[in-house]
Amino acid sequence: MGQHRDILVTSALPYANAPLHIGHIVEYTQTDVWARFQRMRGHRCLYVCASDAHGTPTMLRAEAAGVAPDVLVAEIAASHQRDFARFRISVDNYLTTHSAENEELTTEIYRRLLAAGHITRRTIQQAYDEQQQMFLPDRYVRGECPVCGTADQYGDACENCSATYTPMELKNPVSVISGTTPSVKESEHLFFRLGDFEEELRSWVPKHVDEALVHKLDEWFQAGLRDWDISRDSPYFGIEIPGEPGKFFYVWFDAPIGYMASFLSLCRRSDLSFDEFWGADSTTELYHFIGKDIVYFHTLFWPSVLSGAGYRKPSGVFVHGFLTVDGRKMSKSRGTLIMAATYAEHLDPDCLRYYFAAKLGPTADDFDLSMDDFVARVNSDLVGKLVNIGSRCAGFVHRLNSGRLAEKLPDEALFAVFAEAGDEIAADYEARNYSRAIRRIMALADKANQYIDDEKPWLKAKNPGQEDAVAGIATLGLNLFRTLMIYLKPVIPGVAQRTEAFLAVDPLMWTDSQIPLLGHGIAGFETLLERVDREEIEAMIEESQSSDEKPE
RNA sequence: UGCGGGGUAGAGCAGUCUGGUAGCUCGUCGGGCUCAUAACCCGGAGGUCGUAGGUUCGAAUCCUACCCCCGCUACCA
Repeated sequence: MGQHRDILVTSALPYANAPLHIGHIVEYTQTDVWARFQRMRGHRCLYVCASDAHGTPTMLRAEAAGVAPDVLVAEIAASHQRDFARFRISVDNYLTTHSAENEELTTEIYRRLLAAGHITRRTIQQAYDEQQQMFLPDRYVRGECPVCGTADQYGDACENCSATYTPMELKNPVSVISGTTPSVKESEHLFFRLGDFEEELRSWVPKHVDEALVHKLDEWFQAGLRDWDISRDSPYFGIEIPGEPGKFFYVWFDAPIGYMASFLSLCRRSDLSFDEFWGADSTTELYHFIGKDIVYFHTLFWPSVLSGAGYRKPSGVFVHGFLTVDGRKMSKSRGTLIMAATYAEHLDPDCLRYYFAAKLGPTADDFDLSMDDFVARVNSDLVGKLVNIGSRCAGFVHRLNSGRLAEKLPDEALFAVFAEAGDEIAADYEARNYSRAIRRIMALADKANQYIDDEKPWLKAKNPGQEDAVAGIATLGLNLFRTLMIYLKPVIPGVAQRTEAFLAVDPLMWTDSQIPLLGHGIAGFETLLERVDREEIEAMIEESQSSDEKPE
């Protein structure tokens, strides 16, 4: 199984202006499966996350709601945490970027970058809303495309002709906030000199990012790495820049530092060492799970900031694709924008975890949640095949062997086939090829059901004197079931936990798959997982359509 | 516009790197079983592998062109 590893993983920080939807759950499932797998293998795998608090959107949303931004953030972060718990996302710590730890680290990192000469300043022109007395981010200015004339386009790019430009170039520009025509105002901004790290990045990227994305990042290298604007003018909800009154760090500067901050907060209430994981010479592993929309931040800016400030760089950045629902982008009007909490009220989170895992591969491909497929897949695989093995064997053990597993397996070779599959399945999990792992596991589940069918214990049970044979068959069946559950435990921890109670065993670890459970008393079989009810899906979709929650 | 990903039975997918007349699950049709949450087992039907060319004894797999879908493009987090 290899030597002991110390690993820290993160999921991208959900933005604190809205509750989580099931698209978020894709990423947390991917991260959590991997983290749980590593722990089952005996490694130390810590998992931290946080809510991303800062920026113009939260500021404006709080204003609209008539509350202070930090109050809004605290509320939404609490809802994020509830959803994490519901979906059994096993984070070791959950923070927000509006925290003392994050301010401390962000400030420290800035100071180090400044001292090392990686910060420069320059005056830029920016759209300004006179009525609101604030500078406007590109996305808060709309107008006609200067190239093709399409109306109502964002200030940075045209959806129609894909031209890119600045908000000042738009024809008839309007501030989204006040509806007035913005003026142009100058302001001095601070920039992070990304170009200082070009050489370092060129060698780091190919070794730490999926191959398909390396091509993508090549574009940026070829275009030349530009300085990155990391400051914003007041009013801005964020961390004030030391020595720069009225200026705040751009949200994307302090957001990834939230990973470190969350870990720091964990260190402060445990005996973990911050430097062991983040020091420049750290030998631990650090992986970020992210969506493909934020690749640049995590593969160019973030490693550069870490390096420039004297910290270690990530061991890997794992990128996943986006979720569509019934073949379409998630959208509120179609009822395909399903909030995590809404799902959890109607259906078992393990079912969605299983479905996502069954479709997740190591690449950043998009994938679809088809409701019909979801029902068929979960009911067939999990209930019809997997749980059924336990269900159909348990009775024999209780009726014919007083609830005790036999002392010996009637077919050790079959158990060995299941045990030996563990290495391949582990390799699949390690490589984040969950869909392949699950294909292998389900093929084994079919084999287990075939075995029971071939042996026909229900017929043998009718013949006096065959009690031991029947108990042996059921014992093997239950051991195969147990092995499968070990392999699936990272994906469906809730079902696994109920299985542990049924088998009356300690929490299952990966190596348990190699040794059969014999001569052991088990508990009565109780339903481990309910079938997915179509009516619940309908109810969930209906509720999603009438929900007031907005995704952005 | 550029870049990336995808187009394989009714549905969801694997196979493409390392060419050898197509595979898994669901659904469907027929049979079996009754231990099991209408679960399970056996068998059948169903595909010109996006289109058109090319290389090859042979292509889903390699090459070229094209069509369609999705995503990203630095201030939407």
